[in-house]
Amino acid sequence: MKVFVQLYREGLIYRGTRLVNWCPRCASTLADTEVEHEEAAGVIFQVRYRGLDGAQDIVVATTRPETIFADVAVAVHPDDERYQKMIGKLVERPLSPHAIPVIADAAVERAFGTGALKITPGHDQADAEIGERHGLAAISVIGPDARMTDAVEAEFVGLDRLEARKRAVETLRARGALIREEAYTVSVGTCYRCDTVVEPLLSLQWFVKIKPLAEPALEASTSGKLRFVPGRYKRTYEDWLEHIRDWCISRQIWWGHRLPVWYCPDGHVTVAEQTPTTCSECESRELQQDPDTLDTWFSSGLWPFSILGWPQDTPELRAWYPNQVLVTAREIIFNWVARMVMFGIHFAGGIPFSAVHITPLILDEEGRKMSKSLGNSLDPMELVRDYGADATRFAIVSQMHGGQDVRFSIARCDDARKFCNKIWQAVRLAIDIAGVAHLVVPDETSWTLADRWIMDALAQTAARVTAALDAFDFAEAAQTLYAFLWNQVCDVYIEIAKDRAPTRGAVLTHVLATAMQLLHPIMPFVTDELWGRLGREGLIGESAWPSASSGWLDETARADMGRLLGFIEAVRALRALPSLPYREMRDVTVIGADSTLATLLRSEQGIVERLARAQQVHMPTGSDGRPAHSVSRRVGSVEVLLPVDEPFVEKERAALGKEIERARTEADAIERKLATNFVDKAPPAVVAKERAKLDELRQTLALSEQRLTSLK
RNA sequence: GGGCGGAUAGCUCAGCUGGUAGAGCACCUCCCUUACAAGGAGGGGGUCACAGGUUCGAGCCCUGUUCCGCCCA
Repeated sequence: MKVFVQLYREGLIYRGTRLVNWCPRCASTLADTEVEHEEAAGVIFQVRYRGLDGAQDIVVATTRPETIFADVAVAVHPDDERYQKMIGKLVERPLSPHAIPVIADAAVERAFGTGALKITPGHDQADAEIGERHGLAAISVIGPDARMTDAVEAEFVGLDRLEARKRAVETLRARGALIREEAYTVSVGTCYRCDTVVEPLLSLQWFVKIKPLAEPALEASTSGKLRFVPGRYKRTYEDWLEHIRDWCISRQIWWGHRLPVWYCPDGHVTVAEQTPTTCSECESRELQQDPDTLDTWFSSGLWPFSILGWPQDTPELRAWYPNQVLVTAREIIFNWVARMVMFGIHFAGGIPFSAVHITPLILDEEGRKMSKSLGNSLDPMELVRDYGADATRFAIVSQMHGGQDVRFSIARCDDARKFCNKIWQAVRLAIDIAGVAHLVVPDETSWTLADRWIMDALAQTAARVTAALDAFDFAEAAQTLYAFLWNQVCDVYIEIAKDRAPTRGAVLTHVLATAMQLLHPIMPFVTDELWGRLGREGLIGESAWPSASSGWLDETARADMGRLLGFIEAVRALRALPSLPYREMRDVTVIGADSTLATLLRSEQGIVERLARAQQVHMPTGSDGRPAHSVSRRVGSVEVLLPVDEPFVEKERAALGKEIERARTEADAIERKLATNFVDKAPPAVVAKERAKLDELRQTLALSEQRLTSLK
């Protein structure tokens, strides 16, 4: 009420007769944003308007012949050669016959229909604008009930608009004015509430003079004070504010705030916060309040500060206004976001938030928008029942990349549920390994390579997840955590930690507890439960966000562990050839190991045994140490061999042949490339890289070929 | 009609300022291994919608075309 009164006193709210969107069923006005446009099959009619005083006839195209009664002119494009001579002449309106002028206006689309447009300011927004430019009066022939008023020929009075259209066509045909009719797809505006076709109606309503409010709201965005995520919505917002029209705020519906406006019998207007007893102009005591209510978006626009106690200067208002991020849907940018910004600047002294995050749409499995009419909406409660709230959240969040729409998938919910189980089991084992809960990470000096490696990975993960969340890339955050927990913590570190070395329990619980903190925004429930089970006090949501401290970054550990894992992968692949059972330990041979790898393989024997299932690693110095029958794999310049029974050597030959072929194709491609002017034009670093690649390929080829012949 | 987004493995999607394509699921082979078979190991699979252009080099940049979707009039 205070806002209404203030805006009225500032001259930003006024009452006027304008063309508004009218829903005949609701018997109420609608804001431009409340009208939904849809395509519908219609007919376009070509109608002849007879020339008067010797002027030519003119043919116009229209989809709404029942509005011909309200035509006040025919408009053509000023540069249209076909109609040059007609401009300024008079033609006869074929229904409720009357002389109307032919005018020239640049808004007329020359290529549309016949290039001549009938101007009906009383029933069409675009026409109203043209009419205003030419000083033409508006005539209204369709009433609030969507029936023809008595301003038309007698036989039409009282007819419904659709009935009137049929009769108008018949009449035009009888009068020889109907030239042609053809099928046409029309765009009709419908009421967002009841789907009734909206009728533009001339009526006396209350409006907000929007320009003075829109300009600062526009500036907030162009200056960068208000940021949109994804950034493309910045233009959507700005375009709308640039072309905004005055906002009709009175509604003829019974719910909502009534306008704080009273009228006296003489028609004077009193606007006041408190119910007045006398007219502000004539002191009359016979006041009647305006029966209309305010558009709900009017109050919604006040939400960011009205909920904090505004207009009082409350502690809440000081603490929480302005806020940081508004999360909302894209179709609400105009209805709500823009209005919150406008009112925020005008009344609360600044923009209500600095970033607007536009959420993606959740589409159904076929990629269709969920809608009531299609009946393809999902019931979140059902999903939560079947998969759990955390899994449902994770399934959706892990697809939220850069504001791209998300296609919902049951399969993903299932995966997410498995992920929940995975971390649950991991924590179970961690507690078992740790024995009693360890809250403190042990002294770094006692850490083994594996400990340093997982702490390094944790530090990297924390940094990546934090950065992803800051950038609103929720899928990146989710997938980073998924990969870290599954591939690094579970597949590698936990396997190693089964050795129950002294540091393991504390390191593992710390790693998991920190991962739970990082995961908490996406999966609030499991993480909180596991946080407690890991011996952490209080609510996880109240714990401090893990700082992406680089203190635990350890590039040496990363590199060393990387080499070990490369070796392990090679051994596992070799074991897969003869399908060795997991249990069975084997000896392997490594040829060409540099001192770093050699040292690692010796010092980290536990890891090698556990993950590669390799008991002994032979590292012969000469080439004599090759086992007779074996399969091999190359990791960089290192060759890993596993002795096998004769039959598997055949598989090895096939694999080698394939590898040689692949290496040859690639080497050839690089050679061809190096023969072109690539070497002159490309940056030297890129050329050097290609040369190095070629060298390595040649080396591989030589060794592989040598090996293949040795197997024959 | 205007604006915007999308088209990459069987499916759902990543791919930063150009340097020969990745993940999850699905699929194939093997493994009951004392956290988890809701699991583990290994593997196959792509003319990056189409047509031009720029460039030594294009999934990425430019132009056009086709299809799908959203917003606005």
